[in-house]
Amino acid sequence: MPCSSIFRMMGRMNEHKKSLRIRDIFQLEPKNQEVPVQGWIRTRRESKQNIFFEINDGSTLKGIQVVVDKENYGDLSSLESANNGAAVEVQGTLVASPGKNQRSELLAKPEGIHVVGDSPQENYPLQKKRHSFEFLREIAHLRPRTNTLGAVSRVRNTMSFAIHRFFQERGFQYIHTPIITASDAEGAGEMFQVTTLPISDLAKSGKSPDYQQDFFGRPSFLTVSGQLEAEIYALSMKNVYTFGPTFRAENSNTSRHLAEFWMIEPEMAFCDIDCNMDVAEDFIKFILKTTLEEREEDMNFFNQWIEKGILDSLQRVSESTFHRITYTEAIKALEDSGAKFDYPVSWGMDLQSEHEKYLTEVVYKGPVMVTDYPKEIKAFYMKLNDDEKTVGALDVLVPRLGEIIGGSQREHRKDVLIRRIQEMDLDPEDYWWYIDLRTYGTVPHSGFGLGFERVIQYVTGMQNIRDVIPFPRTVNSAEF
RNA sequence: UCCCCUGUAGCUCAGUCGGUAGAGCGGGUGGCUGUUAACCACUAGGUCGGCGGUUCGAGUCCGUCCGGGGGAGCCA
Repeated sequence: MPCSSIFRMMGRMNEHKKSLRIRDIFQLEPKNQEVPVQGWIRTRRESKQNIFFEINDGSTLKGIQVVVDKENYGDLSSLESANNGAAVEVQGTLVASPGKNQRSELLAKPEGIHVVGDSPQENYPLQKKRHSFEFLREIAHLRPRTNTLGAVSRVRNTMSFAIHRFFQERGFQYIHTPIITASDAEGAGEMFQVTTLPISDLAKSGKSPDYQQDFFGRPSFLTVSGQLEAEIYALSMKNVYTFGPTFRAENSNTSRHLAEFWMIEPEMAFCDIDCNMDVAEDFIKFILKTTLEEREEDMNFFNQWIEKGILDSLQRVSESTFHRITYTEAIKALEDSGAKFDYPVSWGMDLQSEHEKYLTEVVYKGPVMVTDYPKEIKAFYMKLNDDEKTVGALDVLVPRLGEIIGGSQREHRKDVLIRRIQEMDLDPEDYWWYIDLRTYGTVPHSGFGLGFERVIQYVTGMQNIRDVIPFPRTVNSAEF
Protein backbone atom coordinates (compact mmCIF):
# COMPACT_ATOMS: atom_id res chain seq x y z
CA MET A 1 0.00 0.00 0.00
CA PRO A 2 1.32 3.46 -0.85
CA CYS A 3 2.28 5.70 2.06
CA SER A 4 -0.36 8.26 1.19
CA SER A 5 -3.14 5.68 1.65
CA ILE A 6 -1.77 4.69 5.02
CA PHE A 7 -1.73 8.29 6.13
CA ARG A 8 -5.26 8.75 4.91
CA MET A 9 -6.29 5.64 6.79
CA MET A 10 -4.55 6.80 9.96
CA GLY A 11 -6.30 10.09 9.58
CA ARG A 12 -9.60 8.28 9.49
CA MET A 13 -8.57 6.22 12.48
CA ASN A 14 -7.78 9.32 14.49
CA GLU A 15 -11.04 10.92 13.59
CA HIS A 16 -13.00 7.83 14.56
CA LYS A 17 -10.74 6.23 17.10
CA LYS A 18 -12.92 3.23 17.63
CA SER A 19 -12.74 1.45 14.29
CA LEU A 20 -11.57 1.23 10.74
CA ARG A 21 -14.01 0.76 7.92
CA ILE A 22 -14.10 -2.83 6.72
CA ARG A 23 -13.00 -1.70 3.25
CA ASP A 24 -9.77 -0.42 4.81
CA ILE A 25 -9.22 -3.55 6.87
CA PHE A 26 -9.30 -5.66 3.71
CA GLN A 27 -6.36 -3.61 2.44
CA LEU A 28 -4.20 -4.60 5.42
CA GLU A 29 -1.72 -7.49 5.52
CA PRO A 30 -2.94 -9.83 8.29
CA LYS A 31 -0.23 -10.11 10.93
CA ASN A 32 -2.06 -10.48 14.23
CA GLN A 33 -2.48 -6.75 14.63
CA GLU A 34 -5.31 -5.50 16.81
CA VAL A 35 -8.22 -4.21 14.73
CA PRO A 36 -11.54 -2.90 15.99
CA VAL A 37 -14.69 -3.21 13.88
CA GLN A 38 -18.16 -1.69 14.14
CA GLY A 39 -21.05 -2.93 12.06
CA TRP A 40 -24.11 -5.11 11.72
CA ILE A 41 -24.22 -8.89 11.72
CA ARG A 42 -25.24 -10.35 8.37
CA THR A 43 -24.97 -14.05 9.23
CA ARG A 44 -24.07 -16.21 12.18
CA ARG A 45 -22.88 -19.80 11.77
CA GLU A 46 -21.84 -22.04 14.59
CA SER A 47 -19.60 -25.09 14.72
CA LYS A 48 -18.28 -27.19 17.55
CA GLN A 49 -15.25 -25.04 18.24
CA ASN A 50 -16.15 -21.73 16.65
CA ILE A 51 -18.84 -19.21 16.00
CA PHE A 52 -18.55 -17.35 12.68
CA PHE A 53 -20.04 -13.93 12.13
CA GLU A 54 -20.08 -11.90 8.98
CA ILE A 55 -20.01 -8.22 9.89
CA ASN A 56 -20.93 -5.53 7.36
CA ASP A 57 -20.58 -1.78 7.74
CA GLY A 58 -21.70 -0.71 4.27
CA SER A 59 -18.21 0.09 3.05
CA THR A 60 -18.01 -3.12 1.03
CA LEU A 61 -20.29 -5.73 -0.47
CA LYS A 62 -18.74 -8.64 1.35
CA GLY A 63 -18.36 -8.24 5.07
CA ILE A 64 -15.52 -9.37 7.29
CA GLN A 65 -15.64 -12.77 8.98
CA VAL A 66 -15.26 -12.64 12.73
CA VAL A 67 -14.30 -15.90 14.39
CA VAL A 68 -15.00 -16.75 18.03
CA ASP A 69 -12.92 -19.53 19.54
CA LYS A 70 -15.50 -20.93 21.95
CA GLU A 71 -12.95 -22.54 24.28
CA ASN A 72 -10.92 -19.40 24.86
CA TYR A 73 -13.55 -16.70 24.46
CA GLY A 74 -14.83 -16.70 28.02
CA ASP A 75 -18.50 -16.01 28.79
CA LEU A 76 -20.40 -17.17 25.70
CA SER A 77 -23.80 -16.19 27.08
CA SER A 78 -23.14 -12.58 26.10
CA LEU A 79 -23.21 -13.73 22.47
CA GLU A 80 -26.75 -15.11 22.66
CA SER A 81 -28.13 -11.84 21.34
CA ALA A 82 -25.45 -11.56 18.63
CA ASN A 83 -27.85 -12.45 15.84
CA ASN A 84 -28.64 -11.35 12.31
CA GLY A 85 -29.17 -7.62 12.17
CA ALA A 86 -27.62 -6.84 15.56
CA ALA A 87 -25.20 -3.91 15.85
CA VAL A 88 -21.84 -4.94 17.30
CA GLU A 89 -18.43 -3.62 18.21
CA VAL A 90 -15.62 -6.13 17.91
CA GLN A 91 -12.10 -6.12 19.30
CA GLY A 92 -10.02 -8.66 17.44
CA THR A 93 -6.77 -9.49 15.74
CA LEU A 94 -6.43 -9.68 11.98
CA VAL A 95 -5.23 -13.10 10.83
CA ALA A 96 -4.89 -14.95 7.56
CA SER A 97 -7.97 -17.08 7.01
CA PRO A 98 -7.71 -20.86 6.56
CA GLY A 99 -11.17 -20.72 4.94
CA LYS A 100 -11.67 -20.56 1.20
CA ASN A 101 -13.71 -17.44 0.70
CA GLN A 102 -11.65 -14.76 2.35
CA ARG A 103 -8.03 -13.74 2.56
CA SER A 104 -8.16 -12.39 6.09
CA GLU A 105 -10.50 -12.59 9.02
CA LEU A 106 -10.84 -11.22 12.49
CA LEU A 107 -10.18 -13.46 15.48
CA ALA A 108 -12.26 -12.05 18.32
CA LYS A 109 -10.40 -11.33 21.54
CA PRO A 110 -11.82 -12.97 24.71
CA GLU A 111 -15.11 -11.21 25.49
CA GLY A 112 -14.21 -8.88 22.62
CA ILE A 113 -17.67 -8.71 21.05
CA HIS A 114 -20.09 -6.13 22.40
CA VAL A 115 -23.69 -6.25 21.22
CA VAL A 116 -24.62 -2.59 21.03
CA GLY A 117 -28.14 -3.17 19.76
CA ASP A 118 -29.74 -6.59 19.50
CA SER A 119 -32.17 -7.77 16.85
CA PRO A 120 -35.00 -10.11 17.83
CA GLN A 121 -35.00 -12.96 15.33
CA GLU A 122 -38.70 -13.81 15.56
CA ASN A 123 -39.64 -10.79 13.45
CA TYR A 124 -36.45 -9.45 11.81
CA PRO A 125 -37.62 -9.15 8.20
CA LEU A 126 -34.29 -9.69 6.45
CA GLN A 127 -33.43 -13.31 5.95
CA LYS A 128 -30.31 -14.93 4.62
CA LYS A 129 -31.84 -15.42 1.20
CA ARG A 130 -33.04 -13.45 -1.76
CA HIS A 131 -36.00 -11.21 -1.14
CA SER A 132 -38.18 -9.74 -3.86
CA PHE A 133 -37.55 -6.07 -4.56
CA GLU A 134 -41.28 -5.48 -4.05
CA PHE A 135 -41.00 -6.74 -0.49
CA LEU A 136 -37.83 -4.77 0.16
CA ARG A 137 -39.58 -1.57 -0.93
CA GLU A 138 -42.02 -2.09 1.93
CA ILE A 139 -39.09 -2.11 4.35
CA ALA A 140 -37.09 0.74 2.85
CA HIS A 141 -35.71 1.49 6.32
CA LEU A 142 -33.91 -1.87 6.35
CA ARG A 143 -33.23 -2.58 2.70
CA PRO A 144 -29.87 -0.77 2.49
CA ARG A 145 -28.62 -3.67 4.64
CA THR A 146 -29.09 -6.04 1.71
CA ASN A 147 -26.37 -6.86 -0.80
CA THR A 148 -28.17 -5.37 -3.77
CA LEU A 149 -29.40 -2.13 -2.21
CA GLY A 150 -26.05 -1.63 -0.51
CA ALA A 151 -24.28 -2.02 -3.85
CA VAL A 152 -26.73 0.36 -5.50
CA SER A 153 -26.10 2.90 -2.78
CA ARG A 154 -22.33 2.74 -3.20
CA VAL A 155 -22.58 2.96 -6.99
CA ARG A 156 -24.95 5.91 -6.69
CA ASN A 157 -22.49 7.67 -4.42
CA THR A 158 -19.56 7.00 -6.75
CA MET A 159 -21.53 8.19 -9.77
CA SER A 160 -22.58 11.40 -8.00
CA PHE A 161 -18.98 12.29 -7.36
CA ALA A 162 -17.88 11.19 -10.83
CA ILE A 163 -20.42 13.61 -12.29
CA HIS A 164 -19.17 16.50 -10.19
CA ARG A 165 -15.57 15.57 -10.96
CA PHE A 166 -16.23 15.46 -14.72
CA PHE A 167 -17.59 18.99 -14.72
CA GLN A 168 -15.28 20.46 -12.10
CA GLU A 169 -12.18 19.19 -13.91
CA ARG A 170 -13.43 20.95 -17.04
CA GLY A 171 -14.11 24.29 -15.38
CA PHE A 172 -17.88 24.05 -15.14
CA GLN A 173 -19.55 25.93 -12.29
CA TYR A 174 -22.08 24.06 -10.17
CA ILE A 175 -25.22 26.22 -10.12
CA HIS A 176 -28.07 25.77 -7.63
CA THR A 177 -31.19 26.52 -9.60
CA PRO A 178 -34.42 27.06 -7.71
CA ILE A 179 -36.64 24.24 -6.43
CA ILE A 180 -39.69 26.51 -6.38
CA THR A 181 -40.65 28.29 -9.56
CA ALA A 182 -43.47 30.66 -10.34
CA SER A 183 -43.36 29.82 -14.01
CA ASP A 184 -45.81 27.11 -15.02
CA ALA A 185 -44.85 27.40 -18.65
CA GLU A 186 -41.78 25.23 -18.85
CA GLY A 187 -43.78 22.62 -20.64
CA ALA A 188 -41.96 19.59 -19.31
CA GLY A 189 -44.91 17.88 -17.66
CA GLU A 190 -47.44 18.18 -14.87
CA MET A 191 -46.24 20.25 -11.91
CA PHE A 192 -46.75 20.03 -8.18
CA GLN A 193 -48.29 23.21 -6.86
CA VAL A 194 -46.75 24.87 -3.81
CA THR A 195 -49.09 26.91 -1.68
CA THR A 196 -49.68 28.24 1.82
CA LEU A 197 -53.34 28.90 1.11
CA PRO A 198 -55.71 27.03 3.45
CA ILE A 199 -57.01 24.63 0.84
CA SER A 200 -59.27 22.68 3.21
CA ASP A 201 -61.09 25.86 4.18
CA LEU A 202 -61.22 26.96 0.55
CA ALA A 203 -62.75 23.64 -0.46
CA LYS A 204 -65.41 23.94 2.25
CA SER A 205 -66.25 27.52 1.30
CA GLY A 206 -66.45 26.67 -2.39
CA LYS A 207 -64.53 29.86 -3.24
CA SER A 208 -61.79 29.83 -5.84
CA PRO A 209 -58.33 30.65 -4.47
CA ASP A 210 -57.01 34.21 -4.54
CA TYR A 211 -53.38 33.73 -5.46
CA GLN A 212 -52.52 37.28 -4.56
CA GLN A 213 -52.96 36.04 -0.99
CA ASP A 214 -50.64 33.08 -1.62
CA PHE A 215 -47.06 33.11 -0.31
CA PHE A 216 -45.47 34.43 -3.48
CA GLY A 217 -48.47 36.46 -4.54
CA ARG A 218 -48.91 34.18 -7.54
CA PRO A 219 -49.25 30.45 -8.21
CA SER A 220 -45.99 28.60 -7.65
CA PHE A 221 -44.75 25.11 -8.32
CA LEU A 222 -41.91 22.64 -7.80
CA THR A 223 -39.39 22.79 -10.62
CA VAL A 224 -39.56 20.40 -13.56
CA SER A 225 -36.21 21.57 -14.95
CA GLY A 226 -33.44 23.99 -14.10
CA GLN A 227 -32.52 24.53 -17.72
CA LEU A 228 -33.86 28.05 -18.26
CA GLU A 229 -32.12 29.29 -15.12
CA ALA A 230 -28.95 27.40 -16.03
CA GLU A 231 -28.94 29.28 -19.33
CA ILE A 232 -28.80 32.55 -17.38
CA TYR A 233 -25.61 31.51 -15.66
CA ALA A 234 -24.11 29.95 -18.80
CA LEU A 235 -24.44 33.40 -20.37
CA SER A 236 -22.11 34.81 -17.75
CA MET A 237 -20.00 31.86 -16.55
CA LYS A 238 -19.68 30.14 -19.95
CA ASN A 239 -19.92 26.57 -18.65
CA VAL A 240 -22.25 25.55 -15.83
CA TYR A 241 -24.21 22.54 -14.62
CA THR A 242 -27.02 21.77 -12.24
CA PHE A 243 -27.47 18.58 -10.25
CA GLY A 244 -30.53 18.60 -8.10
CA PRO A 245 -34.01 17.28 -7.38
CA THR A 246 -36.72 17.61 -10.00
CA PHE A 247 -40.45 16.99 -9.68
CA ARG A 248 -43.10 15.72 -12.06
CA ALA A 249 -46.70 15.18 -11.02
CA GLU A 250 -47.44 12.82 -13.91
CA ASN A 251 -49.83 9.98 -13.12
CA SER A 252 -47.50 7.38 -14.57
CA ASN A 253 -46.76 4.13 -12.84
CA THR A 254 -43.83 2.55 -14.61
CA SER A 255 -40.42 1.12 -13.78
CA ARG A 256 -38.79 4.24 -15.28
CA HIS A 257 -40.68 7.13 -13.68
CA LEU A 258 -40.49 8.87 -10.33
CA ALA A 259 -42.39 11.90 -9.05
CA GLU A 260 -39.15 13.13 -7.44
CA PHE A 261 -35.86 12.43 -9.15
CA TRP A 262 -32.41 13.94 -9.59
CA MET A 263 -31.39 15.55 -12.82
CA ILE A 264 -28.08 16.76 -14.23
CA GLU A 265 -28.22 19.66 -16.69
CA PRO A 266 -25.01 21.13 -18.16
CA GLU A 267 -25.28 24.33 -20.17
CA MET A 268 -22.43 25.71 -22.32
CA ALA A 269 -22.06 29.11 -24.01
CA PHE A 270 -20.09 29.46 -27.26
CA CYS A 271 -21.10 25.86 -27.92
CA ASP A 272 -23.05 24.55 -30.90
CA ILE A 273 -24.70 21.19 -31.45
CA ASP A 274 -21.43 19.42 -32.33
CA CYS A 275 -19.78 20.77 -29.19
CA ASN A 276 -22.85 19.59 -27.26
CA MET A 277 -22.42 16.08 -28.67
CA ASP A 278 -18.72 16.06 -27.78
CA VAL A 279 -19.47 16.88 -24.15
CA ALA A 280 -22.36 14.40 -23.91
CA GLU A 281 -20.24 11.56 -25.31
CA ASP A 282 -17.26 12.32 -23.06
CA PHE A 283 -19.59 12.64 -20.09
CA ILE A 284 -21.23 9.22 -20.51
CA LYS A 285 -17.91 7.50 -21.10
CA PHE A 286 -16.32 9.17 -18.09
CA ILE A 287 -19.09 8.06 -15.73
CA LEU A 288 -18.99 4.50 -17.02
CA LYS A 289 -15.21 4.21 -16.79
CA THR A 290 -15.06 5.73 -13.32
CA THR A 291 -17.77 3.43 -11.98
CA LEU A 292 -16.19 0.33 -13.52
CA GLU A 293 -12.82 1.27 -12.01
CA GLU A 294 -13.92 2.39 -8.58
CA ARG A 295 -16.77 -0.01 -7.85
CA GLU A 296 -15.36 -3.25 -9.18
CA GLU A 297 -16.73 -5.49 -6.43
CA ASP A 298 -20.26 -4.06 -6.69
CA MET A 299 -20.23 -4.11 -10.50
CA ASN A 300 -19.19 -7.77 -10.46
CA PHE A 301 -22.16 -8.42 -8.21
CA PHE A 302 -24.55 -6.76 -10.67
CA ASN A 303 -22.93 -8.67 -13.51
CA GLN A 304 -23.51 -11.98 -11.73
CA TRP A 305 -26.93 -11.51 -10.13
CA ILE A 306 -28.79 -8.61 -11.76
CA GLU A 307 -27.84 -8.32 -15.45
CA LYS A 308 -25.51 -10.89 -16.94
CA GLY A 309 -22.99 -9.41 -19.36
CA ILE A 310 -23.44 -5.84 -18.20
CA LEU A 311 -19.71 -5.45 -17.49
CA ASP A 312 -18.78 -6.23 -21.09
CA SER A 313 -21.56 -4.07 -22.41
CA LEU A 314 -20.57 -1.01 -20.35
CA GLN A 315 -16.89 -1.57 -21.10
CA ARG A 316 -17.63 -1.62 -24.84
CA VAL A 317 -19.69 1.55 -24.69
CA SER A 318 -17.04 3.36 -22.63
CA GLU A 319 -14.48 2.64 -25.36
CA SER A 320 -16.68 3.11 -28.41
CA THR A 321 -17.21 6.10 -30.65
CA PHE A 322 -20.84 7.13 -30.56
CA HIS A 323 -22.57 7.18 -33.95
CA ARG A 324 -23.87 10.60 -34.98
CA ILE A 325 -26.87 10.73 -37.28
CA THR A 326 -29.70 13.10 -38.02
CA TYR A 327 -33.34 12.34 -37.36
CA THR A 328 -33.88 12.20 -41.13
CA GLU A 329 -31.13 9.60 -41.47
CA ALA A 330 -32.59 7.64 -38.56
CA ILE A 331 -36.01 7.54 -40.21
CA LYS A 332 -34.43 6.35 -43.45
CA ALA A 333 -32.43 3.64 -41.64
CA LEU A 334 -35.62 2.39 -39.98
CA GLU A 335 -37.56 2.44 -43.25
CA ASP A 336 -34.77 0.67 -45.14
CA SER A 337 -34.46 -2.01 -42.46
CA GLY A 338 -37.73 -3.62 -43.51
CA ALA A 339 -38.46 -4.38 -39.86
CA LYS A 340 -42.06 -4.41 -38.65
CA PHE A 341 -42.91 -1.93 -35.90
CA ASP A 342 -46.06 -1.43 -33.83
CA TYR A 343 -45.76 2.25 -34.71
CA PRO A 344 -45.17 2.64 -38.45
CA VAL A 345 -42.23 4.84 -39.37
CA SER A 346 -42.70 8.11 -41.21
CA TRP A 347 -40.91 11.46 -41.29
CA GLY A 348 -42.45 13.81 -38.74
CA MET A 349 -43.30 11.25 -36.07
CA ASP A 350 -41.47 11.05 -32.78
CA LEU A 351 -39.21 8.04 -32.34
CA GLN A 352 -40.86 5.40 -30.16
CA SER A 353 -38.86 3.31 -27.73
CA GLU A 354 -39.06 0.34 -30.11
CA HIS A 355 -37.42 2.48 -32.79
CA GLU A 356 -34.72 3.74 -30.46
CA LYS A 357 -33.93 0.20 -29.37
CA TYR A 358 -33.78 -0.98 -32.97
CA LEU A 359 -31.33 1.77 -33.87
CA THR A 360 -28.95 1.07 -31.00
CA GLU A 361 -29.24 -2.69 -30.80
CA VAL A 362 -29.70 -3.77 -34.42
CA VAL A 363 -28.64 -1.02 -36.84
CA TYR A 364 -25.65 0.54 -35.05
CA LYS A 365 -25.04 -1.96 -32.23
CA GLY A 366 -23.93 0.79 -29.91
CA PRO A 367 -24.69 4.31 -28.67
CA VAL A 368 -26.25 6.65 -31.22
CA MET A 369 -26.67 10.41 -31.07
CA VAL A 370 -29.63 11.65 -33.10
CA THR A 371 -29.94 15.33 -34.00
CA ASP A 372 -32.15 17.70 -35.99
CA TYR A 373 -35.68 16.60 -35.17
CA PRO A 374 -38.80 18.12 -36.74
CA LYS A 375 -39.59 21.36 -34.94
CA GLU A 376 -43.21 20.31 -34.34
CA ILE A 377 -42.25 17.57 -31.87
CA LYS A 378 -39.68 19.56 -29.89
CA ALA A 379 -39.67 22.50 -27.47
CA PHE A 380 -39.78 26.17 -28.47
CA TYR A 381 -36.30 26.99 -27.15
CA MET A 382 -34.44 24.67 -29.55
CA LYS A 383 -32.50 26.39 -32.32
CA LEU A 384 -34.32 26.49 -35.64
CA ASN A 385 -32.19 25.09 -38.47
CA ASP A 386 -31.77 26.84 -41.81
CA ASP A 387 -34.21 24.42 -43.44
CA GLU A 388 -36.92 25.96 -41.16
CA LYS A 389 -38.24 22.42 -40.65
CA THR A 390 -35.92 20.95 -38.05
CA VAL A 391 -34.36 22.10 -34.79
CA GLY A 392 -31.00 21.45 -33.15
CA ALA A 393 -32.26 18.77 -30.79
CA LEU A 394 -29.98 16.04 -29.49
CA ASP A 395 -31.00 12.64 -28.12
CA VAL A 396 -28.36 10.17 -26.98
CA LEU A 397 -29.60 6.60 -27.30
CA VAL A 398 -27.91 3.59 -25.72
CA PRO A 399 -28.58 -0.14 -26.04
CA ARG A 400 -30.95 -1.69 -23.48
CA LEU A 401 -32.26 1.62 -22.07
CA GLY A 402 -33.03 3.82 -25.07
CA GLU A 403 -32.88 7.58 -24.53
CA ILE A 404 -30.40 8.46 -21.81
CA ILE A 405 -29.84 12.14 -22.65
CA GLY A 406 -32.08 14.77 -24.17
CA GLY A 407 -30.73 18.17 -25.10
CA SER A 408 -30.33 20.80 -27.79
CA GLN A 409 -28.60 23.84 -29.08
CA ARG A 410 -30.74 26.73 -27.81
CA GLU A 411 -32.29 29.39 -30.01
CA HIS A 412 -30.10 32.43 -29.40
CA ARG A 413 -31.62 34.76 -32.03
CA LYS A 414 -34.16 37.06 -30.41
CA ASP A 415 -36.53 37.43 -33.35
CA VAL A 416 -36.60 33.72 -34.10
CA LEU A 417 -37.14 32.87 -30.44
CA ILE A 418 -40.13 35.21 -30.16
CA ARG A 419 -41.58 33.80 -33.35
CA ARG A 420 -41.18 30.22 -32.06
CA ILE A 421 -42.81 31.09 -28.72
CA GLN A 422 -45.78 32.53 -30.57
CA GLU A 423 -45.99 29.53 -32.91
CA MET A 424 -46.32 27.29 -29.85
CA ASP A 425 -49.19 29.47 -28.56
CA LEU A 426 -47.14 30.65 -25.60
CA ASP A 427 -46.99 34.23 -24.35
CA PRO A 428 -43.62 36.02 -24.85
CA GLU A 429 -44.45 38.14 -21.79
CA ASP A 430 -44.00 35.06 -19.61
CA TYR A 431 -40.47 34.68 -20.93
CA TRP A 432 -39.37 38.30 -20.75
CA TRP A 433 -36.11 37.56 -18.92
CA TYR A 434 -35.35 34.58 -21.15
CA ILE A 435 -35.78 36.81 -24.22
CA ASP A 436 -33.75 39.55 -22.54
CA LEU A 437 -30.74 37.23 -22.56
CA ARG A 438 -31.00 37.35 -26.36
CA THR A 439 -30.95 41.14 -26.29
CA TYR A 440 -27.75 41.58 -24.32
CA GLY A 441 -24.71 39.60 -25.40
CA THR A 442 -26.48 36.62 -26.90
CA VAL A 443 -24.32 33.76 -28.13
CA PRO A 444 -24.88 30.26 -29.48
CA HIS A 445 -25.21 27.93 -26.52
CA SER A 446 -26.19 24.36 -25.84
CA GLY A 447 -26.99 21.93 -23.07
CA PHE A 448 -28.59 18.65 -22.18
CA GLY A 449 -30.30 16.90 -19.31
CA LEU A 450 -30.17 13.42 -17.96
CA GLY A 451 -32.07 11.70 -15.21
CA PHE A 452 -29.63 10.47 -12.61
CA GLU A 453 -31.71 7.43 -11.65
CA ARG A 454 -32.01 6.40 -15.30
CA VAL A 455 -28.23 6.38 -15.59
CA ILE A 456 -27.94 4.34 -12.41
CA GLN A 457 -30.43 1.87 -13.87
CA TYR A 458 -28.34 1.70 -17.01
CA VAL A 459 -25.09 1.10 -15.11
CA THR A 460 -26.42 -1.40 -12.55
CA GLY A 461 -28.97 -3.21 -14.69
CA MET A 462 -31.62 -2.68 -12.01
CA GLN A 463 -35.04 -3.18 -13.61
CA ASN A 464 -37.08 -0.79 -11.47
CA ILE A 465 -36.18 2.85 -10.89
CA ARG A 466 -37.67 2.62 -7.39
CA ASP A 467 -34.75 0.44 -6.37
CA VAL A 468 -31.99 2.87 -7.36
CA ILE A 469 -33.20 5.80 -5.21
CA PRO A 470 -33.23 5.44 -1.42
CA PHE A 471 -36.79 6.65 -0.88
CA PRO A 472 -38.87 6.55 -4.07
CA ARG A 473 -41.79 8.93 -4.49
CA THR A 474 -44.41 7.69 -6.92
CA VAL A 475 -48.16 8.02 -7.36
CA ASN A 476 -49.81 7.05 -4.06
CA SER A 477 -46.50 6.24 -2.45
CA ALA A 478 -44.45 8.49 -0.17
CA GLU A 479 -43.79 6.28 2.86
CA PHE A 480 -40.50 6.76 4.71
C1' U B 1 -54.69 7.26 -17.92
C1' C B 2 -55.30 2.45 -20.85
C1' C B 3 -54.29 -3.04 -21.34
C1' C B 4 -52.66 -7.59 -18.96
C1' C B 5 -51.13 -10.42 -14.61
C1' U B 6 -51.34 -11.02 -9.37
C1' G B 7 -52.83 -11.06 -3.75
C1' U B 8 -52.63 -18.16 0.52
C1' A B 9 -47.63 -18.88 7.07
C1' G B 10 -42.53 -13.78 8.66
C1' C B 11 -40.49 -14.49 3.10
C1' U B 12 -40.92 -17.17 -1.90
C1' C B 13 -44.66 -20.02 -3.69
C1' A B 14 -48.00 -24.81 -4.61
C1' G B 15 -53.13 -25.84 -3.82
C1' U B 16 -56.23 -30.62 -9.45
C1' C B 17 -63.16 -31.18 -10.62
C1' G B 18 -65.97 -26.34 -5.39
C1' G B 19 -65.61 -30.62 -0.07
C1' U B 20 -62.65 -26.33 6.21
C1' A B 21 -54.58 -25.73 4.17
C1' G B 22 -49.21 -27.54 2.06
C1' A B 23 -43.66 -27.12 0.68
C1' G B 24 -38.96 -24.69 0.88
C1' C B 25 -36.66 -20.85 3.41
C1' G B 26 -36.94 -18.02 8.04
C1' G B 27 -38.13 -18.58 13.83
C1' G B 28 -37.64 -21.99 18.32
C1' U B 29 -35.36 -26.66 20.37
C1' G B 30 -31.74 -30.56 19.83
C1' G B 31 -27.62 -32.69 16.94
C1' C B 32 -23.25 -32.40 13.55
C1' U B 33 -19.43 -29.72 11.30
C1' G B 34 -13.23 -24.12 10.05
C1' U B 35 -18.38 -22.65 8.82
C1' U B 36 -19.41 -19.26 4.55
C1' A B 37 -27.14 -18.72 0.96
C1' A B 38 -23.85 -24.31 6.13
C1' C B 39 -26.20 -29.18 7.03
C1' C B 40 -29.71 -33.00 9.70
C1' A B 41 -34.03 -33.94 12.98
C1' C B 42 -38.18 -32.22 15.70
C1' U B 43 -41.52 -28.13 16.52
C1' A B 44 -44.61 -23.68 16.57
C1' G B 45 -46.84 -20.62 13.06
C1' G B 46 -52.98 -19.22 8.71
C1' U B 47 -59.88 -14.49 9.57
C1' C B 48 -56.45 -17.71 2.16
C1' G B 49 -56.32 -8.74 0.74
C1' G B 50 -61.60 -6.31 2.16
C1' C B 51 -66.87 -6.43 1.30
C1' G B 52 -70.95 -8.67 -1.15
C1' G B 53 -73.09 -12.74 -4.19
C1' U B 54 -73.90 -18.01 -6.19
C1' U B 55 -73.89 -22.82 -3.54
C1' C B 56 -75.71 -27.80 1.22
C1' G B 57 -70.53 -26.23 1.10
C1' A B 58 -65.91 -21.05 -1.65
C1' G B 59 -58.64 -20.34 -1.10
C1' U B 60 -61.15 -22.15 -5.69
C1' C B 61 -66.84 -19.46 -9.31
C1' C B 62 -69.13 -14.19 -10.02
C1' G B 63 -69.28 -8.76 -8.78
C1' U B 64 -66.86 -4.75 -6.53
C1' C B 65 -63.19 -2.08 -3.80
C1' C B 66 -58.06 -1.92 -2.14
C1' G B 67 -52.81 -3.29 -2.64
C1' G B 68 -48.65 -5.14 -5.75
C1' G B 69 -46.29 -6.23 -10.53
C1' G B 70 -45.56 -6.01 -16.00
C1' G B 71 -46.49 -3.45 -20.64
C1' A B 72 -48.10 1.09 -23.35
C1' G B 73 -48.33 6.33 -23.63
C1' C B 74 -45.52 10.53 -21.78
C1' C B 75 -40.96 11.58 -20.43
C1' A B 76 -35.69 12.09 -17.55
